[in-house]
Amino acid sequence: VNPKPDASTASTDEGEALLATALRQRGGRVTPQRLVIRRVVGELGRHVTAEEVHAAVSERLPNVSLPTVYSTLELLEELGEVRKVHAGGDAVLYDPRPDDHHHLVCKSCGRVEDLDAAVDAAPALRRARRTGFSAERASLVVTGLCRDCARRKR
Amino acid sequence: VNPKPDASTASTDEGEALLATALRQRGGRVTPQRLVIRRVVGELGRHVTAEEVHAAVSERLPNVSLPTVYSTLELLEELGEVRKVHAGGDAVLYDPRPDDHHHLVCKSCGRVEDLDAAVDAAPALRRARRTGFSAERASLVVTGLCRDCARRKR
DNA sequence: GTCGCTGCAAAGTATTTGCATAGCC
DNA sequence: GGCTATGCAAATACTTTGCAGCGAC
Repeated sequence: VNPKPDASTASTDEGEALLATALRQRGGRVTPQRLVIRRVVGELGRHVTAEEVHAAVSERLPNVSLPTVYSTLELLEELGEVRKVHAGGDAVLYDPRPDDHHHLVCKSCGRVEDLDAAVDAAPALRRARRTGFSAERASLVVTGLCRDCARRKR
Repeated sequence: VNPKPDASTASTDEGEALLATALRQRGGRVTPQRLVIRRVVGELGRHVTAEEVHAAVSERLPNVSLPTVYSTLELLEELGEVRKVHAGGDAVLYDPRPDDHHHLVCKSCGRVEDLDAAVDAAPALRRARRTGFSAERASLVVTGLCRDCARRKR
């Protein structure tokens, strides 16, 4: 279990083939838009807005509409290739890392950063399951001030 | 540290006096709207939308506008009396429990429930601080299917 | 050849903003 | 009495929806 998969891995033809297979299994179509969107999200790195994805995709494949970007991102999330992250309240971001990891959210500027740290969520998950909740993932959200905002406030 | 404060405590005159003091310290005004909104949030119990707060407040104090509800909730969050919770993507909810606790979010119906479980976030917080992030709070978000949705999907 | 995905445009909705007024301090 | 918060209304912006045509299978 690699905590920090290489971005290049996530956007290779290999990953593309996996997506194609997954789509076909669902009875879905393998379209250029979907392939490009997936690849772009992986290459952009981290925490992109739908708008950013749209801009980046448009450079490679013109005439891709924003609604298509939204629906494809939603699809990728269902397939587990992307995670939706709800930031401080303003933006909804998409995170290309499908592995479980945590987030730092700045309550001042809304920035979201990754936090690689081990957190033992097992007791919480057990407890959740005992209440009848089918827990799948657990991620920690740490709120506070990012380095820049902390300096500015002082 | 009481993990589950009595709701009545949170909405007594005592709490009201604390809010009044905090407001005055900030150079703010103690208005009936603010007092009623705070009280209503405490009494409603859990995870209310701004709209719900507005409806409940309106029963006691007519002509309270939705913008006032929003700004007051924001204010209460800054004062630490309420916590903003970002649910599955659709709704923004306000949680009257200011103590640190965790949430179960159903990715199907968007319901949010409290999860009382101890999670050791200390390593994550240490790590965050080492990167220059001024961490204040950490809360775990567990995603999955709530009891009802899990049953329905089967 | 069929059926799903895309693109375009338009709608829907939650939240924010501006300004005059009322009311707390 | 000064200054802040409120109320009202309108605006903003993000996201979703409907429908016709194209294209994957």
